Amino acid sequence: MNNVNPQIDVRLVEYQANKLQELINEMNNCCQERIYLEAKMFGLPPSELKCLALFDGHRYLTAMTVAGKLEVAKSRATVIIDNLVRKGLLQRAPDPNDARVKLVSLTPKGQRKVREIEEFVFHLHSQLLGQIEASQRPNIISALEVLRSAMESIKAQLQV
Amino acid sequence: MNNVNPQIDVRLVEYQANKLQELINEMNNCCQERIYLEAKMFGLPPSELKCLALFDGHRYLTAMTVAGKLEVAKSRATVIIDNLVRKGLLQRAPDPNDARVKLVSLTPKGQRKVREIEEFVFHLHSQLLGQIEASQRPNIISALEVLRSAMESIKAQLQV
DNA sequence: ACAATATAGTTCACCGCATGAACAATGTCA
DNA sequence: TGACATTGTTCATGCGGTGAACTATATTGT
Repeated sequence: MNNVNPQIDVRLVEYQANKLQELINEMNNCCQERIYLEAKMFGLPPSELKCLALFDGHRYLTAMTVAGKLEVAKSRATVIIDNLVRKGLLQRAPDPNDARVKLVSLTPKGQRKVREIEEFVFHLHSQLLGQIEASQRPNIISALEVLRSAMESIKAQLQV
Repeated sequence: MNNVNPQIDVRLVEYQANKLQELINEMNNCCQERIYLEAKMFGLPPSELKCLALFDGHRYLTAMTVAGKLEVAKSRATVIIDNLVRKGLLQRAPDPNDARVKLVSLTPKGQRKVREIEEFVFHLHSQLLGQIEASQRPNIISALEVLRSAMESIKAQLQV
């Protein structure tokens, strides 16, 4: 009669699973909203913003690399790059080592834009931190790290 | 000379903001992947899955309500409902109180599908919890709650 | 009571995002 | 050297989504 009541355990896990789902969904919704806010602020659709961000730390990228990192078809990468070239943010140059390849890079205007976007995003996350007690921040971050790891584990299992 | 070094503070916030951004992005990516996995598993696009979920706890919904909750145009709601009606998961009936209105509800097949989807999602989140030490779970959940609240605050400020 | 206005749902034309196939130019391999 | 692979582009197509126009119906104001 000294057994811990397993019914309470099941109920607790049930509550926690539902709570977790709710919280993850809500945070995901916030992220989606942020993405659209950025698109509006910078006058660029999400795909183009995402593309620009790829050049951070890279002098050149190829269309193939862009397609791979954005997880889109080659032809889609062409369209996105075309649009950004038209807007003066990216430029194309031939690759001296392989005549099939085009090297894509940020224009000076594109570099300024990327910096602007990064500063906005950084500022946003700083503000987010500002809403949290300084003493709590390490805990929040490590909690997210645990959750991120847990997600990666489940993801790996689901792909068997 | 006993001042706390403010440079360390700035560096810390910078590190934490960047870390936070990275973690949130990664979790968001995981969520997007989960959405596509579900679409594949249940053979329904995300919009239709999301529409089905709206009926949880509701005997009827109108197309207007569906459009509002999904945050899409009326015409888009019509298309989504049409597709689900065609698949035998939703049905339409006239509203006895207002001849303009169609009452949309789950078919028995739709109910089973919704239950199936909910069970899968619940199972997924339970597994996620299973990757976390039981003693840590309340902490993870409250950390997410703090973060969720912080996000809502920033969101409210950005909409002024 | 009736005309003006609002509402619900549908239809339709259109746009943006994304795919895959086909292609030409170029590179690699047998 | 020919067969095969790769890169980037073009093009046709499909899906998700919008807004306008429309019909039927409800509501409001005179």
